[in-house]
Amino acid sequence: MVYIKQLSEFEGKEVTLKGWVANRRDSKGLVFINLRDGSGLCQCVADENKITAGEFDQAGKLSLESAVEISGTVVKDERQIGGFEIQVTGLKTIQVAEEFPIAKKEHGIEFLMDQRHLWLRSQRQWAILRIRNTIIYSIHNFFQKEGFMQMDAPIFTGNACEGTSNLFETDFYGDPAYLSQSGQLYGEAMAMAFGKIYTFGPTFRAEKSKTRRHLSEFWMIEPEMAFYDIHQNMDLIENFLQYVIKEVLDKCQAELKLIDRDTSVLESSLNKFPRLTYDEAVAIIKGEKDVNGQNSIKSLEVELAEVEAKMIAIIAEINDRETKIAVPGMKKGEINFNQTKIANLKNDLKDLEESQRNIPQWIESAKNFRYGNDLGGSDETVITRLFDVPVMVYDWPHEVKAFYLKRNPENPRFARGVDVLAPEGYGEIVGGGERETNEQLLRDKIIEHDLPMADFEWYLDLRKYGSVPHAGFGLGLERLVTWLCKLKHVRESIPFPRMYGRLLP
RNA sequence: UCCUUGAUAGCUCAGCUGGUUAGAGCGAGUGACUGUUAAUCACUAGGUCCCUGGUUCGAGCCCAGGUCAGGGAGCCA
Repeated sequence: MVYIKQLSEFEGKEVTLKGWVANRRDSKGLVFINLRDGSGLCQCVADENKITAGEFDQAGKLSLESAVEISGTVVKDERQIGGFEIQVTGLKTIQVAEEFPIAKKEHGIEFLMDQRHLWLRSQRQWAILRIRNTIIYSIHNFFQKEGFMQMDAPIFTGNACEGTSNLFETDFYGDPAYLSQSGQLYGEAMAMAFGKIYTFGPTFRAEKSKTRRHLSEFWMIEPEMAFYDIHQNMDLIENFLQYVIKEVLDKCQAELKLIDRDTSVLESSLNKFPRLTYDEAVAIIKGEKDVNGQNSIKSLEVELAEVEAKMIAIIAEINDRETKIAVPGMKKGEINFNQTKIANLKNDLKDLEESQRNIPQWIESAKNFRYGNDLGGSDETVITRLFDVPVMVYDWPHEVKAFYLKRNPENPRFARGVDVLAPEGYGEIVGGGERETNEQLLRDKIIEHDLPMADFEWYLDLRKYGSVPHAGFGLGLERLVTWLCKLKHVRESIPFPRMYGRLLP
Protein backbone atom coordinates (compact mmCIF):
# COMPACT_ATOMS: atom_id res chain seq x y z
CA MET A 1 0.00 0.00 0.00
CA VAL A 2 1.25 3.42 -1.03
CA TYR A 3 0.25 6.86 0.27
CA ILE A 4 -0.58 9.70 -2.12
CA LYS A 5 2.22 11.78 -0.63
CA GLN A 6 4.76 9.27 -1.98
CA LEU A 7 3.45 9.13 -5.56
CA SER A 8 6.41 11.00 -7.05
CA GLU A 9 8.60 8.02 -6.13
CA PHE A 10 6.41 5.70 -8.19
CA GLU A 11 6.10 7.44 -11.55
CA GLY A 12 5.28 4.92 -14.29
CA LYS A 13 4.77 2.17 -11.72
CA GLU A 14 1.68 0.34 -10.56
CA VAL A 15 0.47 1.22 -7.06
CA THR A 16 -2.48 0.48 -4.79
CA LEU A 17 -4.08 3.35 -2.88
CA LYS A 18 -6.72 3.16 -0.19
CA GLY A 19 -8.85 6.15 0.65
CA TRP A 20 -12.07 8.08 0.36
CA VAL A 21 -13.80 9.69 -2.57
CA ALA A 22 -13.34 13.44 -2.19
CA ASN A 23 -15.07 14.17 -5.47
CA ARG A 24 -16.29 12.29 -8.52
CA ARG A 25 -17.32 13.38 -12.01
CA ASP A 26 -18.20 11.21 -14.89
CA SER A 27 -18.43 11.40 -18.64
CA LYS A 28 -19.34 8.69 -21.08
CA GLY A 29 -16.78 5.94 -20.69
CA LEU A 30 -14.78 7.81 -18.03
CA VAL A 31 -15.07 8.33 -14.29
CA PHE A 32 -12.83 10.81 -12.49
CA ILE A 33 -12.32 10.07 -8.82
CA ASN A 34 -10.52 12.52 -6.54
CA LEU A 35 -9.11 10.23 -3.91
CA ARG A 36 -8.23 11.46 -0.43
CA ASP A 37 -6.13 9.22 1.80
CA GLY A 38 -5.14 11.57 4.63
CA SER A 39 -1.71 12.23 3.18
CA GLY A 40 -2.99 14.11 0.14
CA LEU A 41 -5.33 14.20 -2.83
CA CYS A 42 -5.00 12.52 -6.21
CA GLN A 43 -7.21 12.19 -9.25
CA CYS A 44 -7.81 8.67 -10.46
CA VAL A 45 -9.16 8.16 -13.97
CA ALA A 46 -11.23 5.05 -14.58
CA ASP A 47 -11.52 4.24 -18.29
CA GLU A 48 -14.25 1.85 -19.41
CA ASN A 49 -11.79 0.07 -21.69
CA LYS A 50 -9.11 -0.52 -19.09
CA ILE A 51 -11.08 -2.14 -16.27
CA THR A 52 -13.79 -4.77 -16.03
CA ALA A 53 -17.40 -3.81 -16.64
CA GLY A 54 -18.15 -4.64 -13.00
CA GLU A 55 -15.41 -2.34 -11.75
CA PHE A 56 -16.50 0.46 -14.06
CA ASP A 57 -20.04 0.11 -12.83
CA GLN A 58 -18.81 0.35 -9.22
CA ALA A 59 -16.75 3.42 -10.07
CA GLY A 60 -19.82 5.16 -11.43
CA LYS A 61 -21.75 4.46 -8.26
CA LEU A 62 -19.22 5.77 -5.77
CA SER A 63 -20.83 8.51 -3.70
CA LEU A 64 -18.92 11.27 -1.96
CA GLU A 65 -16.76 9.90 0.89
CA SER A 66 -17.17 6.26 -0.14
CA ALA A 67 -14.18 4.16 0.84
CA VAL A 68 -12.33 2.49 -1.98
CA GLU A 69 -9.16 0.63 -2.91
CA ILE A 70 -7.71 1.66 -6.25
CA SER A 71 -4.86 0.14 -8.21
CA GLY A 72 -3.35 1.86 -11.18
CA THR A 73 -0.40 3.38 -12.98
CA VAL A 74 1.15 6.62 -11.74
CA VAL A 75 1.25 9.16 -14.55
CA LYS A 76 2.76 12.62 -14.43
CA ASP A 77 0.15 15.27 -15.20
CA GLU A 78 0.93 18.92 -14.59
CA ARG A 79 -2.76 19.82 -14.42
CA GLN A 80 -3.23 17.83 -11.21
CA ILE A 81 -2.93 19.08 -7.64
CA GLY A 82 -0.07 16.82 -6.66
CA GLY A 83 1.33 16.72 -10.21
CA PHE A 84 0.32 13.07 -10.70
CA GLU A 85 -2.76 11.08 -11.54
CA ILE A 86 -3.64 7.40 -11.52
CA GLN A 87 -4.79 5.47 -14.57
CA VAL A 88 -7.02 2.95 -12.87
CA THR A 89 -6.40 -0.73 -13.54
CA GLY A 90 -8.35 -2.16 -10.63
CA LEU A 91 -10.99 -0.92 -8.21
CA LYS A 92 -12.53 -2.40 -5.11
CA THR A 93 -15.30 -0.68 -3.18
CA ILE A 94 -14.86 -0.95 0.60
CA GLN A 95 -18.03 0.93 1.49
CA VAL A 96 -20.50 3.06 -0.43
CA ALA A 97 -21.19 6.15 1.68
CA GLU A 98 -24.62 7.55 2.34
CA GLU A 99 -25.27 11.08 1.15
CA PHE A 100 -22.51 13.21 2.69
CA PRO A 101 -23.93 16.17 4.60
CA ILE A 102 -21.14 18.58 3.71
CA ALA A 103 -21.70 19.58 0.13
CA LYS A 104 -19.17 21.20 -2.16
CA LYS A 105 -20.36 24.69 -1.44
CA GLU A 106 -20.42 27.36 1.24
CA HIS A 107 -21.90 26.34 4.59
CA GLY A 108 -22.76 28.29 7.69
CA ILE A 109 -20.56 27.94 10.73
CA GLU A 110 -23.21 26.39 12.99
CA PHE A 111 -23.87 23.62 10.52
CA LEU A 112 -20.16 22.96 10.05
CA MET A 113 -19.60 22.86 13.81
CA ASP A 114 -22.42 20.33 14.16
CA GLN A 115 -20.65 18.29 11.49
CA ARG A 116 -17.18 18.81 12.92
CA HIS A 117 -16.43 15.06 12.88
CA LEU A 118 -16.96 15.10 9.11
CA TRP A 119 -15.74 18.63 8.46
CA LEU A 120 -12.26 17.47 9.52
CA ARG A 121 -12.05 15.69 6.17
CA SER A 122 -12.13 18.89 4.16
CA GLN A 123 -8.91 20.21 2.67
CA ARG A 124 -8.83 23.43 4.62
CA GLN A 125 -9.26 21.68 7.97
CA TRP A 126 -6.70 19.11 6.93
CA ALA A 127 -4.15 21.86 6.24
CA ILE A 128 -4.86 23.74 9.48
CA LEU A 129 -4.52 20.66 11.66
CA ARG A 130 -1.35 19.59 9.85
CA ILE A 131 0.09 22.99 10.70
CA ARG A 132 -1.08 22.52 14.29
CA ASN A 133 0.83 19.24 14.34
CA THR A 134 3.98 20.91 13.04
CA ILE A 135 3.64 23.59 15.69
CA ILE A 136 3.27 21.02 18.48
CA TYR A 137 6.22 19.03 17.20
CA SER A 138 8.48 22.08 16.94
CA ILE A 139 7.49 23.28 20.42
CA HIS A 140 8.74 20.01 21.85
CA ASN A 141 11.84 20.14 19.66
CA PHE A 142 12.70 23.64 20.79
CA PHE A 143 12.43 22.98 24.50
CA GLN A 144 14.10 19.60 24.34
CA LYS A 145 17.10 20.98 22.44
CA GLU A 146 17.30 23.84 24.97
CA GLY A 147 17.57 21.34 27.82
CA PHE A 148 14.06 21.71 29.22
CA MET A 149 12.27 18.80 30.81
CA GLN A 150 8.66 18.18 29.90
CA MET A 151 6.53 17.61 33.00
CA ASP A 152 2.81 17.44 33.58
CA ALA A 153 0.84 19.52 36.01
CA PRO A 154 -2.31 18.00 37.50
CA ILE A 155 -5.67 18.65 35.88
CA PHE A 156 -7.73 18.29 39.08
CA THR A 157 -6.76 21.08 41.41
CA GLY A 158 -7.94 21.86 44.89
CA ASN A 159 -6.93 25.49 44.79
CA ALA A 160 -7.93 28.23 42.47
CA CYS A 161 -4.91 29.84 40.93
CA GLU A 162 -6.53 33.21 40.36
CA GLY A 163 -10.00 32.99 41.92
CA THR A 164 -12.78 30.46 41.39
CA SER A 165 -15.23 32.50 39.33
CA ASN A 166 -14.25 31.08 35.97
CA LEU A 167 -13.42 27.51 36.93
CA PHE A 168 -15.22 24.28 36.16
CA GLU A 169 -16.13 22.64 39.43
CA THR A 170 -16.24 18.87 39.70
CA ASP A 171 -16.76 16.39 42.49
CA PHE A 172 -13.59 14.75 43.76
CA TYR A 173 -14.69 11.99 46.18
CA GLY A 174 -17.07 14.40 47.82
CA ASP A 175 -14.81 17.43 47.83
CA PRO A 176 -14.98 20.22 45.28
CA ALA A 177 -12.17 20.10 42.77
CA TYR A 178 -11.54 22.39 39.85
CA LEU A 179 -10.29 21.65 36.38
CA SER A 180 -6.94 23.34 36.01
CA GLN A 181 -6.89 26.80 34.51
CA SER A 182 -3.09 26.89 34.59
CA GLY A 183 -0.28 24.57 35.59
CA GLN A 184 1.88 27.49 36.53
CA LEU A 185 2.16 27.12 40.28
CA TYR A 186 3.08 23.47 39.81
CA GLY A 187 5.51 24.51 37.11
CA GLU A 188 7.35 26.64 39.65
CA ALA A 189 7.66 23.67 41.99
CA MET A 190 8.99 21.51 39.18
CA ALA A 191 11.46 24.20 38.07
CA MET A 192 12.87 24.27 41.61
CA ALA A 193 13.49 20.55 41.22
CA PHE A 194 14.68 20.35 37.62
CA GLY A 195 15.85 23.84 36.64
CA LYS A 196 14.10 24.31 33.35
CA ILE A 197 10.79 22.62 32.69
CA TYR A 198 7.75 22.99 30.47
CA THR A 199 4.24 21.68 30.74
CA PHE A 200 2.05 20.89 27.77
CA GLY A 201 -1.50 20.10 28.64
CA PRO A 202 -5.16 21.00 28.55
CA THR A 203 -6.53 23.96 30.49
CA PHE A 204 -10.10 24.84 31.31
CA ARG A 205 -11.83 28.18 31.70
CA ALA A 206 -15.52 28.51 32.42
CA GLU A 207 -15.82 31.94 30.89
CA LYS A 208 -19.07 32.51 29.11
CA SER A 209 -17.17 34.23 26.36
CA LYS A 210 -18.47 34.29 22.85
CA THR A 211 -15.62 35.80 20.92
CA ARG A 212 -13.22 34.58 18.30
CA ARG A 213 -10.42 34.26 20.85
CA HIS A 214 -11.93 32.00 23.52
CA LEU A 215 -12.32 28.30 24.14
CA SER A 216 -13.46 26.55 27.31
CA GLU A 217 -10.84 23.85 26.83
CA PHE A 218 -7.52 24.71 25.26
CA TRP A 219 -3.92 23.53 25.27
CA MET A 220 -1.27 25.53 27.01
CA ILE A 221 2.50 25.33 27.02
CA GLU A 222 4.01 26.69 30.21
CA PRO A 223 7.78 26.81 30.57
CA GLU A 224 9.26 27.79 33.93
CA MET A 225 12.94 28.55 34.42
CA ALA A 226 14.91 28.85 37.65
CA PHE A 227 17.42 31.74 37.74
CA TYR A 228 15.74 33.65 34.89
CA ASP A 229 14.69 37.28 35.21
CA ILE A 230 12.06 39.02 33.09
CA HIS A 231 14.54 40.05 30.40
CA GLN A 232 15.92 36.55 29.96
CA ASN A 233 12.32 35.39 29.89
CA MET A 234 11.55 37.78 27.02
CA ASP A 235 14.67 36.61 25.16
CA LEU A 236 13.46 33.04 25.48
CA ILE A 237 9.93 33.88 24.34
CA GLU A 238 11.30 35.58 21.25
CA ASN A 239 13.68 32.75 20.35
CA PHE A 240 10.98 30.19 20.99
CA LEU A 241 8.27 31.82 18.88
CA GLN A 242 10.70 32.50 16.05
CA TYR A 243 11.83 28.88 16.07
CA VAL A 244 8.24 27.67 15.76
CA ILE A 245 7.39 30.21 13.05
CA LYS A 246 10.48 29.23 11.07
CA GLU A 247 9.62 25.53 11.32
CA VAL A 248 6.12 26.21 10.03
CA LEU A 249 7.48 28.29 7.17
CA ASP A 250 10.00 25.56 6.31
CA LYS A 251 7.75 22.54 6.61
CA CYS A 252 4.23 23.71 5.82
CA GLN A 253 4.50 25.62 2.56
CA ALA A 254 1.90 23.43 0.86
CA GLU A 255 -0.54 23.73 3.77
CA LEU A 256 -0.07 27.50 4.05
CA LYS A 257 -0.75 27.82 0.35
CA LEU A 258 -3.85 25.66 0.60
CA ILE A 259 -5.38 27.96 3.21
CA ASP A 260 -4.23 31.01 1.24
CA ARG A 261 -2.03 32.36 4.02
CA ASP A 262 0.01 35.38 3.02
CA THR A 263 3.27 34.58 4.83
CA SER A 264 4.92 38.00 4.69
CA VAL A 265 4.08 38.84 8.30
CA LEU A 266 5.35 35.43 9.42
CA GLU A 267 8.62 36.15 7.65
CA SER A 268 8.92 39.63 9.15
CA SER A 269 8.21 38.12 12.58
CA LEU A 270 11.68 36.60 12.43
CA ASN A 271 12.98 40.12 13.14
CA LYS A 272 13.41 41.44 16.65
CA PHE A 273 10.20 41.85 18.69
CA PRO A 274 9.68 45.37 20.04
CA ARG A 275 9.58 45.48 23.85
CA LEU A 276 7.31 48.19 25.20
CA THR A 277 6.60 49.06 28.77
CA TYR A 278 2.98 49.40 29.75
CA ASP A 279 3.43 53.17 29.84
CA GLU A 280 4.69 53.23 26.24
CA ALA A 281 1.89 50.93 25.11
CA VAL A 282 -0.76 53.15 26.67
CA ALA A 283 0.68 56.23 24.97
CA ILE A 284 0.50 54.44 21.63
CA ILE A 285 -3.07 53.25 22.18
CA LYS A 286 -4.26 56.71 23.12
CA GLY A 287 -2.65 58.10 19.98
CA GLU A 288 -0.20 60.21 21.98
CA LYS A 289 2.80 58.45 20.50
CA ASP A 290 3.35 57.41 16.90
CA VAL A 291 4.97 54.18 15.75
CA ASN A 292 6.93 54.12 12.48
CA GLY A 293 5.11 57.29 11.51
CA GLN A 294 1.72 55.72 12.19
CA ASN A 295 -0.82 56.90 14.72
CA SER A 296 -3.20 54.36 16.26
CA ILE A 297 -6.33 56.49 16.15
CA LYS A 298 -5.63 57.85 12.68
CA SER A 299 -4.89 54.41 11.26
CA LEU A 300 -8.21 53.15 12.62
CA GLU A 301 -10.01 56.08 11.02
CA VAL A 302 -8.27 55.33 7.74
CA GLU A 303 -9.31 51.73 8.03
CA LEU A 304 -12.92 52.69 8.69
CA ALA A 305 -12.87 54.83 5.55
CA GLU A 306 -11.42 51.89 3.59
CA VAL A 307 -14.09 49.57 4.92
CA GLU A 308 -16.80 51.98 3.83
CA ALA A 309 -15.25 52.41 0.39
CA LYS A 310 -15.11 48.63 0.00
CA MET A 311 -18.74 48.33 1.00
CA ILE A 312 -19.76 50.80 -1.69
CA ALA A 313 -17.73 48.89 -4.27
CA ILE A 314 -19.27 45.58 -3.26
CA ILE A 315 -22.82 46.93 -3.31
CA ALA A 316 -22.15 48.29 -6.79
CA GLU A 317 -20.85 44.93 -7.96
CA ILE A 318 -23.85 43.09 -6.49
CA ASN A 319 -26.24 45.44 -8.28
CA ASP A 320 -24.28 45.09 -11.46
CA ARG A 321 -24.40 41.29 -11.40
CA GLU A 322 -28.07 41.23 -10.41
CA THR A 323 -28.94 43.43 -13.37
CA LYS A 324 -26.95 41.15 -15.68
CA ILE A 325 -28.77 38.05 -14.45
CA ALA A 326 -32.14 39.70 -14.90
CA VAL A 327 -31.52 40.11 -18.63
CA PRO A 328 -33.05 37.08 -20.36
CA GLY A 329 -30.91 34.82 -22.48
CA MET A 330 -28.01 34.26 -20.12
CA LYS A 331 -26.83 30.64 -19.98
CA LYS A 332 -27.70 28.72 -16.85
CA GLY A 333 -24.09 28.06 -15.92
CA GLU A 334 -23.29 31.72 -16.11
CA ILE A 335 -26.33 32.59 -14.00
CA ASN A 336 -25.22 30.09 -11.35
CA PHE A 337 -21.74 31.49 -11.40
CA ASN A 338 -23.06 34.99 -10.86
CA GLN A 339 -25.46 33.92 -8.13
CA THR A 340 -22.68 32.23 -6.21
CA LYS A 341 -20.55 35.33 -6.68
CA ILE A 342 -23.38 37.49 -5.33
CA ALA A 343 -23.82 35.21 -2.30
CA ASN A 344 -20.10 35.46 -1.55
CA LEU A 345 -20.15 39.22 -1.97
CA LYS A 346 -23.07 39.46 0.43
CA ASN A 347 -21.10 37.49 2.99
CA ASP A 348 -18.14 39.82 2.55
CA LEU A 349 -20.52 42.70 2.99
CA LYS A 350 -21.75 41.27 6.30
CA ASP A 351 -18.16 41.06 7.58
CA LEU A 352 -17.53 44.62 6.49
CA GLU A 353 -20.71 45.77 8.23
CA GLU A 354 -19.40 44.15 11.43
CA SER A 355 -16.18 46.10 11.04
CA GLN A 356 -18.10 49.26 10.35
CA ARG A 357 -19.94 48.77 13.64
CA ASN A 358 -16.85 47.73 15.62
CA ILE A 359 -14.17 50.17 14.53
CA PRO A 360 -15.87 53.31 15.91
CA GLN A 361 -16.26 51.50 19.24
CA TRP A 362 -12.58 50.63 19.21
CA ILE A 363 -11.63 54.21 18.44
CA GLU A 364 -13.73 55.40 21.36
CA SER A 365 -12.28 52.80 23.68
CA ALA A 366 -8.72 53.68 22.62
CA LYS A 367 -9.27 57.41 23.08
CA ASN A 368 -10.87 56.91 26.49
CA PHE A 369 -8.38 54.33 27.72
CA ARG A 370 -7.87 54.85 31.45
CA TYR A 371 -4.28 54.57 32.59
CA GLY A 372 -3.95 51.73 35.07
CA ASN A 373 -6.42 49.38 33.40
CA ASP A 374 -5.60 46.14 31.69
CA LEU A 375 -5.55 46.22 27.90
CA GLY A 376 -8.82 45.08 26.36
CA GLY A 377 -9.17 43.03 23.20
CA SER A 378 -9.69 46.09 21.05
CA ASP A 379 -6.70 47.86 22.61
CA GLU A 380 -4.52 44.91 21.69
CA THR A 381 -5.89 45.05 18.17
CA VAL A 382 -5.17 48.74 17.96
CA ILE A 383 -1.57 48.34 19.06
CA THR A 384 -0.66 45.25 17.03
CA ARG A 385 -1.93 46.74 13.78
CA LEU A 386 0.94 49.17 13.89
CA PHE A 387 3.60 46.45 13.85
CA ASP A 388 4.44 43.57 11.54
CA VAL A 389 6.05 41.54 14.32
CA PRO A 390 4.76 40.33 17.68
CA VAL A 391 5.02 42.99 20.37
CA MET A 392 5.96 42.42 24.01
CA VAL A 393 4.41 44.63 26.65
CA TYR A 394 5.97 44.43 30.12
CA ASP A 395 5.94 46.14 33.52
CA TRP A 396 2.21 46.37 34.22
CA PRO A 397 0.39 48.14 37.03
CA HIS A 398 0.51 45.46 39.70
CA GLU A 399 -3.20 45.75 40.53
CA VAL A 400 -4.30 44.27 37.19
CA LYS A 401 -1.94 41.30 37.22
CA ALA A 402 -1.78 37.98 39.05
CA PHE A 403 -0.65 37.79 42.67
CA TYR A 404 2.50 35.77 41.98
CA LEU A 405 4.24 38.34 39.76
CA LYS A 406 7.32 40.08 41.08
CA ARG A 407 7.32 43.83 41.58
CA ASN A 408 9.86 45.89 39.68
CA PRO A 409 12.39 46.66 42.45
CA GLU A 410 13.07 50.09 40.94
CA ASN A 411 9.42 51.00 40.68
CA PRO A 412 7.11 48.84 42.78
CA ARG A 413 4.00 50.24 41.12
CA PHE A 414 4.77 47.80 38.34
CA ALA A 415 4.65 44.01 38.28
CA ARG A 416 7.12 42.22 36.06
CA GLY A 417 4.60 40.56 33.81
CA VAL A 418 4.91 40.34 30.06
CA ASP A 419 2.26 39.83 27.41
CA VAL A 420 3.07 38.99 23.82
CA LEU A 421 0.63 40.42 21.32
CA ALA A 422 0.51 38.80 17.90
CA PRO A 423 0.33 41.06 14.84
CA GLU A 424 -2.54 41.38 12.38
CA GLY A 425 -4.95 42.12 15.19
CA TYR A 426 -4.63 38.71 16.88
CA GLY A 427 -3.76 40.01 20.32
CA GLU A 428 -2.45 38.13 23.32
CA ILE A 429 -0.86 34.76 22.61
CA VAL A 430 1.55 34.62 25.54
CA GLY A 431 1.30 35.81 29.13
CA GLY A 432 4.12 35.41 31.61
CA GLY A 433 6.61 37.12 33.82
CA GLU A 434 9.10 36.96 36.63
CA ARG A 435 7.72 35.48 39.86
CA GLU A 436 7.71 37.02 43.30
CA THR A 437 10.35 35.43 45.51
CA ASN A 438 9.53 37.07 48.80
CA GLU A 439 7.22 34.98 50.98
CA GLN A 440 5.75 37.90 52.90
CA LEU A 441 4.95 39.91 49.78
CA LEU A 442 3.17 36.84 48.39
CA ARG A 443 1.14 36.44 51.58
CA ASP A 444 0.11 40.09 51.38
CA LYS A 445 -0.95 39.65 47.77
CA ILE A 446 -2.94 36.48 48.51
CA ILE A 447 -4.86 38.36 51.19
CA GLU A 448 -5.32 41.33 48.88
CA HIS A 449 -6.80 39.05 46.21
CA ASP A 450 -9.00 37.40 48.84
CA LEU A 451 -7.66 33.89 48.13
CA PRO A 452 -7.70 31.05 50.68
CA MET A 453 -4.22 31.09 52.24
CA ALA A 454 -4.33 27.43 53.30
CA ASP A 455 -4.52 26.28 49.69
CA PHE A 456 -1.27 28.07 48.93
CA GLU A 457 0.89 26.88 51.81
CA TRP A 458 2.63 24.33 49.61
CA TYR A 459 3.36 27.05 47.08
CA LEU A 460 4.74 29.34 49.77
CA ASP A 461 7.05 26.53 50.87
CA LEU A 462 8.94 27.11 47.60
CA ARG A 463 9.97 30.51 49.04
CA LYS A 464 11.32 28.93 52.21
CA TYR A 465 13.66 26.39 50.72
CA GLY A 466 16.15 27.85 48.29
CA SER A 467 13.99 30.58 46.79
CA VAL A 468 15.64 31.94 43.64
CA PRO A 469 14.69 34.39 40.91
CA HIS A 470 12.64 32.57 38.34
CA ALA A 471 10.33 33.30 35.46
CA GLY A 472 8.10 31.62 32.91
CA PHE A 473 5.23 32.07 30.56
CA GLY A 474 2.14 30.43 29.14
CA LEU A 475 1.46 30.07 25.44
CA GLY A 476 -2.05 29.37 24.19
CA LEU A 477 -1.56 26.76 21.50
CA GLU A 478 -4.84 27.46 19.71
CA ARG A 479 -4.19 31.18 19.61
CA LEU A 480 -0.80 30.55 18.05
CA VAL A 481 -2.31 28.20 15.47
CA THR A 482 -5.05 30.73 14.77
CA TRP A 483 -2.57 33.49 14.15
CA LEU A 484 -0.10 31.47 12.09
CA CYS A 485 -2.97 30.24 9.90
CA LYS A 486 -4.68 33.65 9.99
CA LEU A 487 -7.98 32.05 10.97
CA LYS A 488 -11.03 34.11 11.77
CA HIS A 489 -11.83 32.12 14.89
CA VAL A 490 -9.99 29.77 17.30
CA ARG A 491 -12.64 27.09 16.85
CA GLU A 492 -10.95 25.90 13.64
CA SER A 493 -7.56 25.53 15.33
CA ILE A 494 -8.44 22.44 17.40
CA PRO A 495 -10.03 19.17 16.23
CA PHE A 496 -13.02 19.28 18.56
CA PRO A 497 -13.49 22.72 20.11
CA ARG A 498 -15.18 23.03 23.47
CA MET A 499 -16.70 26.42 24.01
CA TYR A 500 -19.70 28.09 25.56
CA GLY A 501 -22.70 26.33 24.03
CA ARG A 502 -20.67 23.63 22.28
CA LEU A 503 -20.15 20.20 23.81
CA LEU A 504 -20.89 18.01 20.78
CA PRO A 505 -19.60 16.39 18.67
C1' U B 1 -23.87 39.21 32.29
C1' C B 2 -24.49 43.40 28.72
C1' C B 3 -24.87 45.46 23.54
C1' U B 4 -26.00 43.98 18.52
C1' U B 5 -27.61 40.87 14.30
C1' G B 6 -30.18 36.74 12.93
C1' A B 7 -33.41 31.78 12.70
C1' U B 8 -37.80 29.98 5.88
C1' A B 9 -36.30 22.86 1.82
C1' G B 10 -30.54 18.40 3.40
C1' C B 11 -27.29 23.23 2.57
C1' U B 12 -26.86 28.74 1.24
C1' C B 13 -30.43 32.26 0.89
C1' A B 14 -34.79 35.45 -1.40
C1' G B 15 -39.76 36.44 0.11
C1' C B 16 -41.83 44.09 -1.13
C1' U B 17 -46.46 47.97 2.68
C1' G B 18 -49.65 41.82 6.39
C1' G B 19 -53.27 39.30 1.15
C1' U B 20 -54.84 33.50 -2.65
C1' U B 21 -51.49 27.38 -3.74
C1' A B 22 -44.10 29.67 0.01
C1' G B 23 -39.48 30.62 -4.19
C1' A B 24 -34.30 30.16 -6.33
C1' G B 25 -29.58 27.99 -6.53
C1' C B 26 -26.70 24.08 -4.74
C1' G B 27 -26.95 19.07 -3.09
C1' A B 28 -29.76 14.27 -3.94
C1' G B 29 -32.28 10.86 -7.73
C1' U B 30 -32.95 9.65 -13.16
C1' G B 31 -31.30 10.43 -18.14
C1' A B 32 -27.78 12.84 -21.94
C1' C B 33 -22.27 14.17 -22.81
C1' U B 34 -14.68 10.83 -23.80
C1' G B 35 -10.57 15.02 -20.05
C1' U B 36 -13.46 16.85 -15.87
C1' U B 37 -11.13 20.02 -11.49
C1' A B 38 -17.71 23.00 -6.47
C1' A B 39 -20.73 25.84 -10.67
C1' U B 40 -22.78 21.51 -19.10
C1' C B 41 -28.18 20.29 -20.32
C1' A B 42 -33.26 18.21 -19.12
C1' C B 43 -36.66 16.14 -15.73
C1' U B 44 -38.11 14.41 -10.52
C1' A B 45 -38.58 14.34 -5.25
C1' G B 46 -37.99 17.56 -1.14
C1' G B 47 -41.41 22.68 3.83
C1' U B 48 -43.58 22.01 11.87
C1' C B 49 -41.47 29.40 7.79
C1' C B 50 -37.32 28.17 15.75
C1' C B 51 -41.12 27.78 20.11
C1' U B 52 -45.37 29.85 23.02
C1' G B 53 -48.96 33.44 23.25
C1' G B 54 -51.23 37.97 21.21
C1' U B 55 -53.16 41.70 17.40
C1' U B 56 -56.02 40.99 12.72
C1' C B 57 -61.25 39.08 8.30
C1' G B 58 -56.23 37.26 7.20
C1' A B 59 -49.36 36.52 9.99
C1' G B 60 -43.25 33.72 7.13
C1' C B 61 -43.88 39.26 7.70
C1' C B 62 -46.57 43.15 13.22
C1' C B 63 -46.31 42.82 19.06
C1' A B 64 -44.69 40.23 23.84
C1' G B 65 -41.97 36.38 26.14
C1' G B 66 -38.62 32.33 25.42
C1' U B 67 -34.84 29.07 22.96
C1' C B 68 -30.64 28.68 19.88
C1' A B 69 -26.81 30.83 16.93
C1' G B 70 -23.29 34.83 14.65
C1' G B 71 -20.41 39.35 15.97
C1' G B 72 -18.66 42.59 19.88
C1' A B 73 -17.75 44.13 25.24
C1' G B 74 -16.09 42.33 29.98
C1' C B 75 -12.42 38.40 31.35
C1' C B 76 -8.45 35.92 29.49
C1' A B 77 -4.09 32.26 26.58
